[in-house]
Amino acid sequence: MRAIHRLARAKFGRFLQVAERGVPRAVKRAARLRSACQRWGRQRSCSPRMINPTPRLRFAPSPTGPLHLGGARTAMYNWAAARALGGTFLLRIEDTDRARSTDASLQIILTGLRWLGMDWDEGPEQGGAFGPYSQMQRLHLYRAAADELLQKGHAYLCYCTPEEIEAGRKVMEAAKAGFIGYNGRCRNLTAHERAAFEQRGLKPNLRFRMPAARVLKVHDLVRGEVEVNTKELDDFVMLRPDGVPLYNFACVVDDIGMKITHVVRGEEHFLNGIKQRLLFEALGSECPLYAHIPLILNKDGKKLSKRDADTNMLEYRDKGYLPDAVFNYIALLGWGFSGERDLFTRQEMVEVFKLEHIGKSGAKFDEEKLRWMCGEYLRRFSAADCLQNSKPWLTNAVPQAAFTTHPAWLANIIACYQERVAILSEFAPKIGWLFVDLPVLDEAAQQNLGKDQAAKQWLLRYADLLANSNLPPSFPADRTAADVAVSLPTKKAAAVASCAFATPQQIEQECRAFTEQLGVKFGDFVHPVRAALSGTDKGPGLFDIVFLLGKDACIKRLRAAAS
RNA sequence: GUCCCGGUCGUCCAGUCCGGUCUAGGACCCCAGAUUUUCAUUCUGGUAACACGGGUUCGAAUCCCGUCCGGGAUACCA
Repeated sequence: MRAIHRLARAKFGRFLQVAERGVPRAVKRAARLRSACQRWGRQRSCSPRMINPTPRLRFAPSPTGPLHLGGARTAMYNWAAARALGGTFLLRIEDTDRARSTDASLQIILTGLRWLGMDWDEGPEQGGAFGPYSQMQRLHLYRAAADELLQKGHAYLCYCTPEEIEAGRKVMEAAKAGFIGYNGRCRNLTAHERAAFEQRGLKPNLRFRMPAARVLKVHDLVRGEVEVNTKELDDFVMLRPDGVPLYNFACVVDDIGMKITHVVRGEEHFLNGIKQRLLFEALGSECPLYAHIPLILNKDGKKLSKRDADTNMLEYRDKGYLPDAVFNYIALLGWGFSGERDLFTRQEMVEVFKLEHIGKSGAKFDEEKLRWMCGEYLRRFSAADCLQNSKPWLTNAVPQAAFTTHPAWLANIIACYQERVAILSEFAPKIGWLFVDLPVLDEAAQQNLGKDQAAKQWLLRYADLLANSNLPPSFPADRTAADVAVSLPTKKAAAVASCAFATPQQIEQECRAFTEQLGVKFGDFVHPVRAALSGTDKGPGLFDIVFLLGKDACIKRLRAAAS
């Protein structure tokens, strides 16, 4: 008692000290950061021992549709955990739903995973020591396990028809039973009864014999300790009459066969995890560590479904999102690199990733933040890389030949827009004005052109000035010397490049001198000129525009706009 | 219906396990300012949250209970 008192006083005293000092905010923040760092290496709670010395994780998609956001994230967490633990990451195709599985879906899933930058050590197509990796090629394994369970009494044959099962369920519902499931009619069939069913030509399912009212205390890497009573579970079907297994059974047989140590999957599988634990036990194997991660929600807070737009990963690719950004963004849906940082590489993620740090609550997908993130990554590209990456989206805006004849010029154009777009497909509509004969003036441009009565005169005078200047030639003439010498966009502090042609800085100097001579305010002059040259009021600095457009095009546009 | 899980700015992520350094932090969005020839970038600043109610405690975002709300599961889908 006395000790408790002393402890309380000590703690209270510490509080007073702190309060008196009036700790400044910066100090508090530093302390917070420090403690966050210290906590980093620590696990949220003790995890049970691992069952296998080599971590082996799998992503097990069913090829019944495209790779969607949730699946991609599940794959990613499995991948990251495997890499973080120095283990193996493998792919297993759960294609036992023969009505819906297609090879096309499988290809889309594999393409999506590769696009996001995930690699796997074993899987379909490339094989591995634990194959085959498609469940339909493993039927003999399920058969063998089924026989074992049947023999041990953990499973039984069920001759109920779907109609009978449905009827049984209706009865339970009517009786307002708390739990609704299979009623266990075939649980204890005699050999005689079975023979009678067989004689009627009925083909049996194999069902698991669920232990009655047993309380399981399980540990989930994400959820922690959870208790589940088996009376919430029914005798689920393991094997169809034709020998094709159902999810839970196939999953367990394969997780055993493939020596899986950690299972990361959506929380819709939590109860399946319980069934699977029982199955592991019945088969005399230890079960892997489970991590059931919360779902990704749509804007309405519901489970992301196929009906929600753009759940297909490849649509993001096709829209011009960068894989690094999508990877980075998805990782953040349920997991944080740290409280202070949003941007990280795959490698950085692997260095700190822990399954125990995955959050428990569902996350809504926010396309705006993804867009922002994509812009962050896009701005980090060199102009040449950016050009290379955006090429597929440029084909309608840029003449094909230009890619080989004017790479430096195109790179300069792209560079001018790199900080003005976020996704690759956004370049094309913005750079079109450079490739037309004369630009179409939008509303803002027309306004800027008409604002001052004298503007058209300025344009003509400026055209004359440019005619006598040393501007680079206009596309399609060769202007490599200019574009190689000058890297756009022009930054204020940048040194003036040495170039055989006028650089944007020189063009600006001449222009400022010109407006002074003209007696026009620089700002007033710039807007109509920009409108005449580019057809819009937005875009790169005016002198980058003049430089990119080149001599003839500038003159032509200025005179056209003046008439 | 029954079972499980969750609830911190509009959104995502920290902080919760182990109560005081939280006057609750970072990011997106939004707003304002700075820079500037426009837009954008960049920089500075701002708005904005511990679902609610009890309890425990000197002290609760943090521990306990209840309520409400949300999500998931309850297939011869995975």
